[in-house]
Amino acid sequence: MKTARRPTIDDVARHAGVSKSLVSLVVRGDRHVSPERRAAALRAVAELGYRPNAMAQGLVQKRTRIVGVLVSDLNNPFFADVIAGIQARARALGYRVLMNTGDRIQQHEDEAIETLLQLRVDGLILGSPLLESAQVVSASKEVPVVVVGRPARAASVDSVADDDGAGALAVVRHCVALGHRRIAHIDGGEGAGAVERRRGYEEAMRKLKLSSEVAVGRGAYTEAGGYQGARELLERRPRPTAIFAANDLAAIGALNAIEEIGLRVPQDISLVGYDNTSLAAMRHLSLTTVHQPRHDIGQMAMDLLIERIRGVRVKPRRVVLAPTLVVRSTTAPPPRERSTASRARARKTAKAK
Amino acid sequence: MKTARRPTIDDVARHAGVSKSLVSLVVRGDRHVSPERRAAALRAVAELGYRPNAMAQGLVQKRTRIVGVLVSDLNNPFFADVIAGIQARARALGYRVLMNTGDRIQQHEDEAIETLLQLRVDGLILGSPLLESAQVVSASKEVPVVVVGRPARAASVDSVADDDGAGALAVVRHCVALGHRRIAHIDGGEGAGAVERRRGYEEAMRKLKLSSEVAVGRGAYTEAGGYQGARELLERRPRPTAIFAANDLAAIGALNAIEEIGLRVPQDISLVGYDNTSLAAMRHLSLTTVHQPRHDIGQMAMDLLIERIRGVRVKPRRVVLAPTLVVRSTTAPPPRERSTASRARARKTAKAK
DNA sequence: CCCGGGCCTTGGAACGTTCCACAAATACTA
DNA sequence: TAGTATTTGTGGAACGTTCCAAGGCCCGGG
Repeated sequence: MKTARRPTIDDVARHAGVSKSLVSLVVRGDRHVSPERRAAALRAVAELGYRPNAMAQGLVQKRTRIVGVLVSDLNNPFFADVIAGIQARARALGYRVLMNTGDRIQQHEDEAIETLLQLRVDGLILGSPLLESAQVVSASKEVPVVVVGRPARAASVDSVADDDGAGALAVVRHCVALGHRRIAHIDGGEGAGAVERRRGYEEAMRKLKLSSEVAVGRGAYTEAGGYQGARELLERRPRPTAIFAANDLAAIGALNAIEEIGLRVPQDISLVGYDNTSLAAMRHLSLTTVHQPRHDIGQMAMDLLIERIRGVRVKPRRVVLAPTLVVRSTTAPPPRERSTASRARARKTAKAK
Repeated sequence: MKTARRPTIDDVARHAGVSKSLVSLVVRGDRHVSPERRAAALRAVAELGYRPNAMAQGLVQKRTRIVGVLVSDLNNPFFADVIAGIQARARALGYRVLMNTGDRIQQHEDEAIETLLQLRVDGLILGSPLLESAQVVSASKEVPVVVVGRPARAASVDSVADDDGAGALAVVRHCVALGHRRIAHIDGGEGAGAVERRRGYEEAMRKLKLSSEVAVGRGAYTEAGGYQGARELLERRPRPTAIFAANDLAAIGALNAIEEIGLRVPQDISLVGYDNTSLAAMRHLSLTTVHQPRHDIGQMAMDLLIERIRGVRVKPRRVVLAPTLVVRSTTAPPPRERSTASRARARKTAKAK
């Protein structure tokens, strides 16, 4: 017994006693087909277990109805919702989604994109790519590209991101309102949108007359990155009383570093994240953070992509969504200042009790 | 100016002044090509920005060197490492990985698999699918399939999973050693491996002579599921003193429910998860859990798949990896028993101080 | 000088679809 | 009734590759 070859449209046609063109029409749901032949074709399809070959279709149609999605880091729950948004919209529009990840390694991201391009996907959505702008532009020569998570720099690329400057400003304002002055930042390193968040932080500090207090620890959009950045900041004297991490993952890493040296959040030090991922919402953590409308971001990205694919728009669009501060339990007024004077005062009041 | 058509191998051949067959050989790295022609071909490739069309290749070669990976839930960090393992192995073997998610919806999983099959991937890895076994089997008629996260039931399907029975037993043993008797379980609902973990729990309880204390709350492999299951269990009187959740995500949900009613972990109630995800390791949470060698699981899945793809094996294999208990800070001895007698005793000792 | 056998190189036949132009059949109009 | 739309159905040419068989060339041996 020779292994049964996969049935082709020709097999179906022969089995149903019609032409392959007719089968093709039926399979694609064309309505100009008589009921009898349609039924015959469908029966043959079912009996043989026919499954159209997407490669052959794509080859002749010169499009695949597939959009490729690159995710920089699967560990970051931020993307789960963005992808859900993409999928929802894609489904409604009759597109399929195929994903890929670069594992936070530039070369891998590059290869991932190459794979997608060789497959001739109709469009590409890049989720917070670490990739150089040049590579993104080169991909956009082949196919429409939308970047998520940071503003695109090139004219051929659209982007959807939140307003990192506004988000950072809201964070700093919140800390200042609580009485903080030494508000430090752990940046996102090479990560998408990291420079925007960092600049937003610096500008906010300047705007609030705290330029002299600016302190940035080098980090990354990961737990390990946040831990590193926090270690760096916690060594400073005087120590910052509030830390604003570039994303939730980094905030968790920072929390580890803070607890490690025996400080408490928020009594000793306040902590703020960014993204409002499911992690931040955990009651046990209850992290003050900045919310991004992740699902909407995904939908919007897909919408922009479709506009480009359909060719109804050629001008670049940078969609910027408004972030909102979500105050939870990791921010509080700073501990009382430990100047010699205040320390003396503190001792006095303690005795008075 | 008409939009430049993507260059094909014919364009390259013409530009380089050689045959398309020659270009094909060069691009694929065949060594029986003279240096001059190779150089000419490569230069033409670079100058035109030629990128082979994977669909055309796949069509004629009858294979794609792509493996499809279905992930049941992108929110679960468990998969990130498994996928990293798959990718690492795939890269070494010259395969590409394309992913898809079903968002924990059976129909979507089905469609995701269909997409992959129509693309004619060379193999399929299903990460904890919610799908019926029948659907999995039907996919395995087309292409080699490896299931990750639960033992496969069909002979045509391989699987890689940890020994859920052993994991559950370790958890129950640990709790009993701490002095617990009322050890409850939040199950994983329809999730992959959920029945195994539940059965493992029940058997362990029986083995340790605690059959009468068996209590199972209905949950799911999600935070929400864990929350629900915990609510159900916490209403019982007497209340369980330890809760074993089907995975870390569910444990976090359970933690929310526990804290909500003002109980402390581990003083009032012990909590154990499963999977040892990055969440569990967070210093702030420090969840006692069961570790699975996720990266190895991914690698092994890829290895099994390749064996099938290459046809060097036709017998099914169920790989079972040993899980290990990771004791952290969410488990402790149960609070002293609040029988009337003991309560009186407690009051006395308190006065004596 | 001819022959056999490596090496390179090549044209054309696949691969499994859809598209297109046209044919056939049927319905409508004058 | 003839002529004209309209609706169905069809064969064959793409699509961009790789594979295969075969051809040309050069070398060494008889």
